[in-house]
Amino acid sequence: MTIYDIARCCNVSIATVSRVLNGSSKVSNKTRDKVLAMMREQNYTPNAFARGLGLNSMKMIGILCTDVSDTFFAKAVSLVERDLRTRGFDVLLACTGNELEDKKKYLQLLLEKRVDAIILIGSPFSELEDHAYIEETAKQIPIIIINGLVDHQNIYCVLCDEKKAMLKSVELLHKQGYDKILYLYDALTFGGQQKLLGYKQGLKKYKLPEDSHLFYRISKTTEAAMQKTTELLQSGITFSAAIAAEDLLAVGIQKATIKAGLNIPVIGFNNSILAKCTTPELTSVDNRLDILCPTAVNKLIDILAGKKVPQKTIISPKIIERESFKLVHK
Amino acid sequence: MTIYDIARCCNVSIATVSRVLNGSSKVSNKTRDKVLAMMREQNYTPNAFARGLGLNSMKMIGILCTDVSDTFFAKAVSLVERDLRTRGFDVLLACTGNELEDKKKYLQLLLEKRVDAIILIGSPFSELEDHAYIEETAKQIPIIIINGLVDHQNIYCVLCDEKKAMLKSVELLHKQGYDKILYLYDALTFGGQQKLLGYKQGLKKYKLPEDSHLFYRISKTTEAAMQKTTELLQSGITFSAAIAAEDLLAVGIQKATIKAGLNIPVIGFNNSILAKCTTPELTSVDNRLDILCPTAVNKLIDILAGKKVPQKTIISPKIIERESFKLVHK
DNA sequence: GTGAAAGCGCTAACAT
DNA sequence: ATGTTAGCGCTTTCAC
Repeated sequence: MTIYDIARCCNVSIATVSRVLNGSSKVSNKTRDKVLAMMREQNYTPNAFARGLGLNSMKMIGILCTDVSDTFFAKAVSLVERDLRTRGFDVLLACTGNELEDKKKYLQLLLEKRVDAIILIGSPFSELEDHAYIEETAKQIPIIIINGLVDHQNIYCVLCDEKKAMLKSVELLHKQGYDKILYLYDALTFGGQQKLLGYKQGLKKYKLPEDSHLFYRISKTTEAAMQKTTELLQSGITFSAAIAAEDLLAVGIQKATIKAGLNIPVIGFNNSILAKCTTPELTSVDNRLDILCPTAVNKLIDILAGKKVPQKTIISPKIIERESFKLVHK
Repeated sequence: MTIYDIARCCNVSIATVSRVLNGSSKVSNKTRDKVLAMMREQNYTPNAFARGLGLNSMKMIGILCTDVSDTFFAKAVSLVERDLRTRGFDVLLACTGNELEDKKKYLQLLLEKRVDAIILIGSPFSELEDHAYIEETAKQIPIIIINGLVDHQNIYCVLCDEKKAMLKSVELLHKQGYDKILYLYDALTFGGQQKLLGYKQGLKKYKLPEDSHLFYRISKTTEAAMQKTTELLQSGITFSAAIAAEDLLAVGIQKATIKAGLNIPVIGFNNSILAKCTTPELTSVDNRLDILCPTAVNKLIDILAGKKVPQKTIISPKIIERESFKLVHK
């Protein structure tokens, strides 16, 4: 069933059918109704490929993320997808994992599908070592990075000030009298570096010593965080509070300290559902996906409409205080 | 840059270029090398729309799920996406929410993009009230349902026996001497009904009374589960163990019982990351997404290859016992 | 092994 | 307001 069939059945030309399809005003109501009725009757669906071929767009946006099963990325994908859909775009999703070669390959695959733009989710896509492949892609279509930063023509970034978030976290703890703060993190992506920097700046600001026995890079699992925390406690290293670069890690720290009979405040990151599953519930930094995502989509729509938009937008984080923190101070 | 350009540069016809593109054997090595070199030199990328128009396929699979930010659905999408990609398919993702009208609309949207097939994730897509729209779609392209059941031509289901899972859960508790088992659930989708049925069958099998004060439908949040549990305890309703239709709910039950100073075993469902965030960690039913998803993709590939495959595949669940259960019996 | 040409279903410029 | 026609970039049949 094509516009030719519809046209023939209605005794009109394909141009008229096409006009009806595209809501052109240059069609008489009578004709329009006739065509519309026939389309419905014949259960006609326009061929998106043909349309895409002519317009050089299928109104699809590519989304790249390292792993949708991660709660943070999943939430971002969810928010972005919903928003894009209301704007009439479909979403082509590609999950890359952490290998650079795969990131390159999947970006290329999206490009081959002729998406209108690409949204990169998370700082794994702005590793300092190599984002040349992203810049290369940006020569062809606009790229939006959510929570990552690559300064380049046709690349637009919407991110949360994670450095500030960490500085604020240290501040929060310091003001309550905690001065030996454990910090566990998992990655040194752009965001990971910002967080670590924020932690260190926080220490410096409040004249707390930067003790290398108090910050560690571990793998991104609750188990690793538990193990590291337990190991530290057993080796006699003490701390009065803890911050983690991920809720997942914060959970592990808390589990370990509780098991050791301690009751210390733990601050997580991402304000994910995990933070509300522990007892006591975890205080956590909310990096405002609820704002980042719509902002990114808005920006994208403007870009595609040919408008000029700022290349970088920075959002302030928000610390959500929960039991893990409050209880201690009751 | 099109095959015309490449053809001209190489002094060959577009047919030859096309053959090279498609790996036809009817091209001399010399010509092939020349063309390949030119493609690389010109940084040529085939136009997927034109290709799709001719072949009536862009090698895209539509995935419909109610909500990717749900950990369970996210994991399913993640597994399916990765698997499809290795088979050379791209994934068009649509999240519908729970409204029937939206489910219909988004299914239609995927259809308009001319996907090769559609995978529905989760039992929200096999509600008994209305899956006519799915059957209608199946007239056009094959549909795979992961963890849902619609018995119809061109619809293929891969699911976990959740009824059995619940029966086994009751059994597990009963064998340890627990006979007043609270059951909280959130939805009466196909899966939700199976689980409830399994719970009741379990009770019956072990001659436990089916007490309407012990099973409730609540909304799908940890808070709701906490609140309901607390409310029950306060109103004097007692139970010696609990099962939830979702880890999210199990977490809430456990938080409430711990707060009330109780130590009762709680069994969750989905074996999600949440089950490992609580202290003690939750025993949970694993409904084998790790098996369901690859099975679904395999089946899909076979269907698209014109092979005959069984319409229904059922996988056995697995109960993962953790502290919440073991501790009590130490 | 290679080329010519028809066709895939649509949009849009141009003509009426 | 409606029709004619030329692309869009590829695949594929049929000749050679």
